[in-house]
Amino acid sequence: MVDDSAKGCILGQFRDLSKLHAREEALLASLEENPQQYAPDALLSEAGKRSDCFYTVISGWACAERVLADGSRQVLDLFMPGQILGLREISFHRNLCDFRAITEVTACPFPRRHLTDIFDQAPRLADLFFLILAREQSMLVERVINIGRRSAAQRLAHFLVEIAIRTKQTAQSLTLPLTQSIIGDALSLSSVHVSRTYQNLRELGLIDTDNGTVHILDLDALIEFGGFARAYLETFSDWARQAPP
Amino acid sequence: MVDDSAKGCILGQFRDLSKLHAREEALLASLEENPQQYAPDALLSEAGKRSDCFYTVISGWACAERVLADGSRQVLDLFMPGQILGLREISFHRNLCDFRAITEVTACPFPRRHLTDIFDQAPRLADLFFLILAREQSMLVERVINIGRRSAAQRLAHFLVEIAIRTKQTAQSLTLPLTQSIIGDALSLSSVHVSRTYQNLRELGLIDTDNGTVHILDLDALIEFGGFARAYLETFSDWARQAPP
DNA sequence: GTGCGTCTTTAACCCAGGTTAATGTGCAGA
DNA sequence: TCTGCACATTAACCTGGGTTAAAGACGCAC
Repeated sequence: MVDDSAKGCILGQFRDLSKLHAREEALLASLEENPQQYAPDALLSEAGKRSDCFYTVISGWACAERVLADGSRQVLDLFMPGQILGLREISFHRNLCDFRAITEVTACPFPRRHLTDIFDQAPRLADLFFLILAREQSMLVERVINIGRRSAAQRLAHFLVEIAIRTKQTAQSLTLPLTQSIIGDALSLSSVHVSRTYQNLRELGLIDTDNGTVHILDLDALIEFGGFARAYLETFSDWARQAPP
Repeated sequence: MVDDSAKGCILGQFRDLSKLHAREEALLASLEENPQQYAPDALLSEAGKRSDCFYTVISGWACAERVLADGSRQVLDLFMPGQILGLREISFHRNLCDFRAITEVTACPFPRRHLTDIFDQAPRLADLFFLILAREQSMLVERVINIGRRSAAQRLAHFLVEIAIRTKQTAQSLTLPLTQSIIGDALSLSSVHVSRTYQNLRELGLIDTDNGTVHILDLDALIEFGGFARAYLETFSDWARQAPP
């Protein structure tokens, strides 16, 4: 399904935020020294467990999820290569949700303490971690709005736009290694209704699908239809302290 | 409605996280030098506006909200005295949502740059800001789950527990300055259905209401019923660097 | 007091999306 | 090639919560 050659390291997103010193780059690279393999569906870390690690995703897709008492599941985030997984859990001793591999995943666990060291040795990276956490929070806000206020068709449209942008596959064809059941759990829809809704978007001429690949026929129309906040795309902050020359 | 004498400064939540030096306390206090008054319903800051400020809430309640193209509204967060409002917007040039006073509010705007100064002068406070942002993110996660996966009655129960805990009114009676319409916008329910749902919780013997005050008859049952994550209450992290002696 | 505006409650009706179940489709393994 | 399994699609039926509207209830201003 997904292009398994798609790999990433976290340097990418940090470089997007600010120019980095060699020393800063080395510190970040040190977070990715311990790659582990996870099979599809395997848990990286479990709700309730005393977890002391973050993970950087090298390849494959993972998600954060919560399974409720009645067995229903909410997918909370998707993680793709180059992202850091589990940052928000830092404010608790125990994990509040599961982290699960969706595809075959390579990820590097690193202990929380390691982050403290980085804050110590490169205070400017603390700014960038802060920005990353803030941006994740904004993504969650969009998710609340999507689930809370939009119709199934709008939700799916919004979701596809988000994925397209995050994977930078802004071209027409989107390869996503997600079953309709996972998409449903992410959008708070039943998998049956995801299928109906795909049908719906096809009829509207917004997308076309063939077997795991979604062709976005008109990105602008999809953005418009899904109510995707364009501001979200345009305006990243330059708040962090600048690197001294 | 709400006890107007309820005031707070942000020191409280920082002290909960870690012991502070006098110097650190002074830095934090410097964020609250410029109190402003906002009438109920007034905007502190508007979506799309180029905003360069955070706010600390001294008294009254405020919220973050997003109004969609069709006029529907999603309330994203509630802010109470002692909280910092607008932190997550730091990763964007422009605000992605409105910040609005619910009651009469006193709040202190301070410029983003001021936060950089603090990170510079007291790196350990950066840890604490990071923890606060992470905890806010966890609150949003609970919100996604609440809206996405729970029935109206469970949502309202969960909401009431959250408010009770956040305002530390864990005693039976909860005074909340929120109309059912605001509660509806926060829980993605219509105001009519909030009314029906209150009725429902009353019939279940979980709460009683009189005119703006909610009496929690059985907090444990309400926690259970609403699926409130107890882990959320119990386990705050000690991740931040410790103050040197 | 009276009148008015805002909030809440109740009732009647409706529909988006859930549920269940049957059918199709495609791929992996023998 | 055939078989089994996981996923997607389609259809029939049901329900939780939305919508609209009318009727209380409670201030507050005069």
